[in-house]
Amino acid sequence: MNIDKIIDQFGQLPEQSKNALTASITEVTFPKGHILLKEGKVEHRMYFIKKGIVRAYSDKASGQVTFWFGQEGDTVISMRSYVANEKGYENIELLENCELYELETRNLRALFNLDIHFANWGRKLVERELIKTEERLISMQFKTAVERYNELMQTQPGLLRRVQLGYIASYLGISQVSLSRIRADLR
Amino acid sequence: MNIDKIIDQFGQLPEQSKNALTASITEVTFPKGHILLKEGKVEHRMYFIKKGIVRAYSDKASGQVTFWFGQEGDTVISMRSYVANEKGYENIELLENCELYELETRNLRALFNLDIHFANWGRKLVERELIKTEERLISMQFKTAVERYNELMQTQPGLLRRVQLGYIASYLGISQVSLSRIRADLR
DNA sequence: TTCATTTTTTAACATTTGTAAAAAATTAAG
DNA sequence: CTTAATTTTTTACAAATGTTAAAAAATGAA
Repeated sequence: MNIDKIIDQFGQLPEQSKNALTASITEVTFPKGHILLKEGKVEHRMYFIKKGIVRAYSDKASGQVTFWFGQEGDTVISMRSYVANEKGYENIELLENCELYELETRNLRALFNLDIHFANWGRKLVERELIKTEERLISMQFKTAVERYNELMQTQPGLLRRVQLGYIASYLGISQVSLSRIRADLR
Repeated sequence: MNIDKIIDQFGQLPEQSKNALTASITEVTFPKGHILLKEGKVEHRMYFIKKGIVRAYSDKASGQVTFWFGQEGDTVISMRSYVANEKGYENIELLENCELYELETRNLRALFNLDIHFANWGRKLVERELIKTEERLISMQFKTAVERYNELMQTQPGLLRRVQLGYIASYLGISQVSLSRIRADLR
């Protein structure tokens, strides 16, 4: 997904504003397995995914907990680092070789204070993230594991093909054994 | 909590901007039990809580699921209505007689497009909400019910005193019986 | 293709959590 | 104060989920 399309997701920006933004974005690539952002660090970079798929996970005593997947067009950012300037929860691991658009968050902040179009664009970006996070929370609290799995199959069939089931199980909040049982029952 | 303090939570606004905002805010009161926002409706009003406590819940086949509590200083808004113009998930019920600051979201939108200070203020408001929602999600996915209950006791002891345990149990994602068991074990 | 590695499924058993109903405690109203 | 209504806890049993280990299946590299 190219950078113009990604930017336009959060509302049209005037030509000039858009140029100011793209000027501070660089394209980077990293191999599968690379860790883009690290848990416990205050991160100062954010990314948009041009191509590839990534996961966010935290290391717990009980093992790794996967809590987010990002795909083409998605925004990769430690909101806790960016908003509160505090250590982030997430390791972001690339599950495929990825092409990314990289941006320093301080450049973003600077633009917010200079340009009202930008401030509103940034507002919409965060609003979209909030809606998605809210949907996740609602899904976790209202639905059974079976319902969450079915929902995922319908809304994100590509995810099931691209990501191994251990990560999916963790994302759904159940053990891999439980997920296997659910899949067996659906046959 | 007065309106100035509430507004200041999301960054200082110039005198003039602040006046424009307060001009479109009215103070209202409603009795305990009143439903402020309704599930399945696109809502056009938002509120800040001056005094009192409220809960957000959804009606499910299995009963009501409580997924949020709001207290003094908190923002009450259907993000889905406001951001996506779609039907909201939540009923907002007042758990005490409440004093609220009411605002039409279209007035907010108008200010965002006129005033960069406002656009950034609104951005910060949403950022704060996002951080809180993210924390909730992380808590639901990473922690056991016992840990979530202890966390709630430490960070929100007032909530335990003001809200009945059935709602707390639902909020924690467990049955009331389970919560009783947890409380019994801690004695 | 073959072998080694990784991933997924299955099995057996333990633990947790839910459901329904009753008892106890608390709160509200007259 | 007394009674009724609501809320919380307890009990007994059923259902769901986790853990560990092993087997089966799938994937990938030589």
